[in-house]
Amino acid sequence: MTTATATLTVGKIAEAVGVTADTIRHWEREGLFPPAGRSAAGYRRYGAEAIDRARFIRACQGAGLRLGDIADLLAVRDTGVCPCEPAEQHLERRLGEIGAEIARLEGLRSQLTSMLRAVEDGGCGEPLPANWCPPEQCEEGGATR
Amino acid sequence: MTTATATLTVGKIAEAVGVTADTIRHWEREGLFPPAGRSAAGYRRYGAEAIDRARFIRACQGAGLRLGDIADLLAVRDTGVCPCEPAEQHLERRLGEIGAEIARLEGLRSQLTSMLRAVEDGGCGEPLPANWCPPEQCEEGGATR
DNA sequence: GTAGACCTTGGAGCCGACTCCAAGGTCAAG
DNA sequence: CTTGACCTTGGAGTCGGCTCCAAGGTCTAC
Repeated sequence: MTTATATLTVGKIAEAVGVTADTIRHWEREGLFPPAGRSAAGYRRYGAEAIDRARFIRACQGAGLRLGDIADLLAVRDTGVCPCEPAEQHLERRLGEIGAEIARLEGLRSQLTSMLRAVEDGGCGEPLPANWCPPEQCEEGGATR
Repeated sequence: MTTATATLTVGKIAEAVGVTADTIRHWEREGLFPPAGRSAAGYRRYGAEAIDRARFIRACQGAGLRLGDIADLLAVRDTGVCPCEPAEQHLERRLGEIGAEIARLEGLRSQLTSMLRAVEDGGCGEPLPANWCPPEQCEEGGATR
């Protein structure tokens, strides 16, 4: 049952979820896929459940989780239990990170916006905190544009 | 004039702007600092203008510019001209990138928020697009928590 | 004169998630 | 039987900005 129809190659799995075969092998190296069964010639062989697994990984990535986080979830999932609870924690952490990053970027954006306005209006007197211009030249003139 | 009082070591420059000496050397390798003058013993020697330069770099970094961008601006600045105009372009590009990133993160955030709500409310039926749960187990039960 | 803080170099390592490579083996279609 | 698409491996490269290392030389304060 478990080793039923293992007929798919890496390439097929990869194609099914829209990544490259290299990526699947990378996931295997990183522990997101258990070592695959092999054909007589040494080819990796997968059953259809591997596609589910790969899709799960993609879905988690879409949610902004890192491979390490996803490996955690897969470890739980592999016990046959829903990984809701650890997932919840990862998602909450991610939400926090995302919020912080958005705040940082918004601060940066408003700073850049005002710098740009200053440059457009008046030339190079103010824009960057200090030393926008070379020490000698900038005092005297003003706008270069 | 140009080679006037070159008495500062890397460490002093670094300290003055709050980075490590390694960082200053890194900037030199990357072309943000011209090859420094050397003492008899081979130590890098800088004049006070190097502190302005390092501050300029830090200010640009604070604005979210990459070292490569900053090198562009410094090249202009080194001709004795204010780098306002290229800076304007870099800042505009950065603003665009930042806007796009904020939009992306906000989309992700709302997605995660609704996923989290779903997990908290109902268990693991819906949250991730597919395959949240292992194929066999999840159909039957419902919430793990 | 000696301890300890500084300086020098080239090169490797770090984070993350791939991506690409060469050199070879395998497989299916015609 | 040949062509061409696939597969195998380990290892290196990518991006950005450091950061750390060892093994040595130098400078400064006591």
